[in-house]
Amino acid sequence: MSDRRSAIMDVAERLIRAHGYNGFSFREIADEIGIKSASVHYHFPTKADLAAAVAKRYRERFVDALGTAEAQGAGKIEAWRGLFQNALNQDGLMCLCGILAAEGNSLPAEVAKEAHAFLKFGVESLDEAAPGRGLAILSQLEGAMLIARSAADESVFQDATKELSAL
Amino acid sequence: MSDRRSAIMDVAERLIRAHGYNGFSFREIADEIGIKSASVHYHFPTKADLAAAVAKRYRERFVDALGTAEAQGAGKIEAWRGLFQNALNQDGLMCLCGILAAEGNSLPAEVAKEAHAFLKFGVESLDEAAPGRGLAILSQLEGAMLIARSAADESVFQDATKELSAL
DNA sequence: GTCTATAATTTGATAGAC
DNA sequence: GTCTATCAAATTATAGAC
Repeated sequence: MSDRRSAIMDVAERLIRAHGYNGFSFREIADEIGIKSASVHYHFPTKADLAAAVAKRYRERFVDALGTAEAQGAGKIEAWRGLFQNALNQDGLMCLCGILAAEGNSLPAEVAKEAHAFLKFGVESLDEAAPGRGLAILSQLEGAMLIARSAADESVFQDATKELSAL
Repeated sequence: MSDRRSAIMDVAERLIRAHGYNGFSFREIADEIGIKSASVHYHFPTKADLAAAVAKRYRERFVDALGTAEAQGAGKIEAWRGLFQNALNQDGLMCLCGILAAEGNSLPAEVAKEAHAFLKFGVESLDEAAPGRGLAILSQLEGAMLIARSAADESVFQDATKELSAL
């Protein structure tokens, strides 16, 4: 993948996680990189194409990051918690697929599909650590991100999920 | 409050809960009611005014609905859970302030403030039923709504929150 | 209170030159 | 691959008639 293409995805990912699918534009991305919006369309014909590609990459990267955290000795739940905590602390960003899921049926089908695939993976992943509780744990993690962003207080996510450390 | 004003708020609330703040327009509301968008501006000068008013009313109504459920014998946690479950089942709608919180810092300050006030109320309310666990429980409820919408399966919210019944 | 009309801006997207 | 130029549509919002 070209540098330019991945640079576009980087900016798109950050903007979606900050404002949602309906809260970013091709021009915003182009301006930030220093190109024209027509050039963004060369790499991604439509907005749905771009968002779906970003969501797919987000899931793949998340899988890798989980693997790294686990290889370093973290439990699965702590790995998930740590990745979300870092995103919030560093840039105040939601889980990409959490905010996409919240925007619900206003999304193009291909984007909704990728968001759903991530959440399905999340449930299965957390079920490995806590059989039958993956869905409940992912719910708590996603909801905690959402509330933490509203509070704009770094300790909120930690407080909201601290009981998960015991699992 | 006039009928027209509340009718506008009704449509706005449904649209925000379905698509988010950045996913609805004055024209959409006007078309649905059968008036012109300029008339919507008569009642609410700006989009931020409208969304903030809707969020304030949402919280007031939620307080009332909780009181009703509790008067009918429901525990506080079951009351919250039931209200969210009903919204999902009937119209596939998110918690208004959950989706607003997810959209984060792209919102006008007055709208973000109302969303935050609702979530703060939620934590305090749930803390009464489970001291020290209100934030964790609200997180789980909000996250479960978000995941349930992505799954488009009515049983997901129930599964994701079933353990809360025991509290 | 609602309308017509319109302004000013933004948006997603395309055609075609280079 | 990126640009200029442009389009058609949508958006928030206002002025002023009725």
